[in-house]
Amino acid sequence: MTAGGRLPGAPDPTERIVLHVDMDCFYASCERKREPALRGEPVVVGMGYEAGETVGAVATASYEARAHGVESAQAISTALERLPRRADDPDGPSAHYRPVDLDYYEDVAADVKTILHDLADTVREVSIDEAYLDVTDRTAWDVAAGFARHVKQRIAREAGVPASVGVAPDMSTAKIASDHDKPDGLVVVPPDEVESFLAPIDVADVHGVGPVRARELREMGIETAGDLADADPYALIERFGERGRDLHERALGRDDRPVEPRDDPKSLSRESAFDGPVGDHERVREQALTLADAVADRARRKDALYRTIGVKVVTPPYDVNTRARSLPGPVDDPALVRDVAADLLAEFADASVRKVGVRVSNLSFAAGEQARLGGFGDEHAPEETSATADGEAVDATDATDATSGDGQASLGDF
DNA sequence: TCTGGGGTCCTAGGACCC
DNA sequence: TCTGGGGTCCTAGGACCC
Repeated sequence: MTAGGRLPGAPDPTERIVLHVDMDCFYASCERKREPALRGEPVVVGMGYEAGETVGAVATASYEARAHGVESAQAISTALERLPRRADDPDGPSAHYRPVDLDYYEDVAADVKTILHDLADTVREVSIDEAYLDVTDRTAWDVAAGFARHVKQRIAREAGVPASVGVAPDMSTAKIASDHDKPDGLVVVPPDEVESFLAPIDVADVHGVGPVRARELREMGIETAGDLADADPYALIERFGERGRDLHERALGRDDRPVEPRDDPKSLSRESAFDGPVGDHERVREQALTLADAVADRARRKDALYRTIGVKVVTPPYDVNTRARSLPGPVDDPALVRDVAADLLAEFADASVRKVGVRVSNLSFAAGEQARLGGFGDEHAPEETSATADGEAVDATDATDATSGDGQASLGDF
């Protein structure tokens, strides 16, 4: 769609240079920055893990540890079977285990992001260890490799951690490029090489293709991005909806999404898993109330008002149930988060629960209106609140009443 | 990979409105 | 009493991402 009618050699005004930066095993790299003796050694960073214990899951493993079968999201106990602690087995293959220290990683990430914002006009931060840069106005295709090398070197020198970089005319291809030669990768895919670069890529490596769609695509005889590009778009849309169209476009290297900074968050949540299924509803409820407090606190620190409160209940084998209730207007009301969460949870009083979560959504960040909207009214003037709510819209006081109807003491808070 | 935590977007059905 | 078409909002679930 971009080539028609252009003079040979004339720059295409719609052609962009997108750079994707992906930090290599970021948490493990941060641990190595802090503790240089870990360099070159297998490193496993565990969440929910504490020194000397066997609980928790692998957050990040260094490439040396991955070579021994240690993977992200694996139970620490499994990782320990494949790669014992260095202290436990000084002779055989072993690894250094460290608990997640997110505060430290965020400090390092902030240094990286400062460099990225210095190198590009537009940066989209995807996660703590990943970002897209639109560098169209900062470089050109014939020198893009040098620019990318400069990005990597600045990050290594000034933030002290390694990164892989991909450069391409669109976000999707840049992402695949950064992943193509990890770790410490640098892959540039200029416009005239996009098609040949993507053709042999495994379809599962296309952004937006997870285990489910990968299986379905293979059933359709689509194994590579090239197959996906050649597929009938209508067949893809029929099977996958609008996502099918996106996948087809991405496989063709036609990903029009502009590199834009992230918006405000759309939801905030906290969840936690139990060691095993829990049948004691009171225990589940207590956990949910703790999570409700944490979520409400997070929303308040971010100056976020919420209009919907929800819970998530995971029951064996792995059934995810969600329930949510919307309020007539945005609030900042921790007690209400607790009450609504407990009320929504009551439906699962007889269930065995593996994991429970609390979420607030429908967020607004009109910080100036917070005092007015959240500070008065709903607790002390229920009729008024109901009256302003549209039609049958659920209102906040109903939620509280329902909870009290179950015999809980929460109404007393009001 | 029998499954950790925090997110996003899409879809589908129902209620409700004009 | 049965019935059009279009739109919005809400809830629940699913797939995916890091």
